[in-house]
Amino acid sequence: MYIVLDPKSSRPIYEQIIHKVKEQVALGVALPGDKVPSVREMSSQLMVNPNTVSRAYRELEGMGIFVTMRGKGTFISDSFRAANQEEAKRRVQEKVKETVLDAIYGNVAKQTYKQWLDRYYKELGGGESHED
Amino acid sequence: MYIVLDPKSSRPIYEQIIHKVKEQVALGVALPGDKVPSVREMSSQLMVNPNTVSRAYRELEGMGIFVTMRGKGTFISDSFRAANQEEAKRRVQEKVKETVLDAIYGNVAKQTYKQWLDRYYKELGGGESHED
Amino acid sequence: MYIVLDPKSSRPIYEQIIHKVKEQVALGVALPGDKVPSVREMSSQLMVNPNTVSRAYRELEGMGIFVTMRGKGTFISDSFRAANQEEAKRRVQEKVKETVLDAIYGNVAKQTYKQWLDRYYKELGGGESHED
Amino acid sequence: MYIVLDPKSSRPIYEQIIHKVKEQVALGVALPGDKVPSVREMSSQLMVNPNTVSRAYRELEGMGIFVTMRGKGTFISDSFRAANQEEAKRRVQEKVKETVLDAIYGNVAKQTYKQWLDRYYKELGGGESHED
DNA sequence: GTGGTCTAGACCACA
DNA sequence: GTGGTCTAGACCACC
Repeated sequence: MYIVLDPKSSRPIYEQIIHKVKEQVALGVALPGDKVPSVREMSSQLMVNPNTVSRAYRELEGMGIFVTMRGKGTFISDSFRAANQEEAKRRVQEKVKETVLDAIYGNVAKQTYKQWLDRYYKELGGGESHED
Repeated sequence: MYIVLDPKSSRPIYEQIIHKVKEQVALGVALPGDKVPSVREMSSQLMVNPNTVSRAYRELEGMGIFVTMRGKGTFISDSFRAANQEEAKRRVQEKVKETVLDAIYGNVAKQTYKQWLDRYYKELGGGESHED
Repeated sequence: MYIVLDPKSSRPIYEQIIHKVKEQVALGVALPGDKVPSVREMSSQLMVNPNTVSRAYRELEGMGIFVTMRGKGTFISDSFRAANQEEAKRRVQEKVKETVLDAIYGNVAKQTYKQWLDRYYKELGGGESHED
Repeated sequence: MYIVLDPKSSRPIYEQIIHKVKEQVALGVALPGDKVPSVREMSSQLMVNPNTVSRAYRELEGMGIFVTMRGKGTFISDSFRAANQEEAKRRVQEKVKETVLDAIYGNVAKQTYKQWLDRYYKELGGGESHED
């Protein structure tokens, strides 16, 4: 798995890692069961402290995206945990509201927004999303 | 202008203020030309450090949403700055992508997302947004 | 809030802190809304690295037991998050099974176990537990 | 003796083995005097490093559950060691306290807990436990 | 003052 | 080899 960070971003490195990993998994670049680079590998690849990578991995495990097997390594989970979904949905909704606000100030028409939406859902979603 | 903050949010207070102000303006609650409470007023209203309000106002002025007239006070601008619009658009697009990613992990269907979109555009935007 | 660690325990320090805090809250020694010692205070009190305390606090926040307000401090949450309860219950059940196994090997009679149970529920529960 | 491990568990494999063996013995599936698979057999059966099995066996012997006879093999002991029983009891009590704490946070009522208790004592212990 | 992030480097448990 | 834990010390954002 190859990841590129944006050193200029004010966003914490561990969050960038989390985000990029989620992206790779959503895109299907990284598949369930795949081995993930070890903390050390990733940290030297990204020129970042192992602790930083470790934290990102720990949180990804907490999200049910990673599974780690002590002494063996870390892997992409083969089943996302469904827990906390309500909470997650609420947060998404908040974020959508926020984004719309920004879109209005950025003079982005609803139509344009919807085009982006279609594009990204297609790119990232792979049709797997099926609501309860 | 009345604003309510969420003291528990991890989001910085000054950002919350910015967000709420933008919301009020988008909703049409605060109209162009309207006088905005002074930093002191606002800070005592919100029980918040004046520095915090001051910073929010400064950034809002930078965005072209506030205009300050020395000795008179701060007002809602009657024309948003068009500058940096490309940049703003790009950021919005990034944010949309991010939100879609979260939506996928939160099991939010595209259709649901679009419903929210329609709702919020209606609530917040009116029909004023017309792209260049 | 006073906490005592067991330096001999093999259990990670951050877990010990989490456990002790949960205990204090359950006992009603620490009440919702109470300010918690700052990371620095706690770390010097316990003679432990601030990062270690920080991690414990972060996880406690994740569990919905702590609420932190940037620049102000950390506080006992006034409402525990109900999310993930099913998952939590399942883990408790596993743990009960395990404990019973240990009890059998430790020659602890069921009756004795139940006495302990009554005692600890009384000590720790405060009668607040009411199942859905 | 057939054992199934959970490779995803964060629990060390050697502990899982210990736990499963104790369970089998408590359930009466493995009886005193029974021969236990050799370290090699077990390790190939579980697809696990022999060192890992070896460690589990060593600890089980330390607990007085296994007895090894040089050149003959390893067997289920016909008498559990009574030594350190006070110590064992104390640890069980600690664990019960801990479990109650988790139960409270997981919103598990005392009644529910007792039901589980009855079930597991019945499943695992039979009526063999008779306190000193 | 507060908590959040990151680095550098160490030691340990596990496989 | 892997990940987990901890320390020491630094800088930053927020209030």
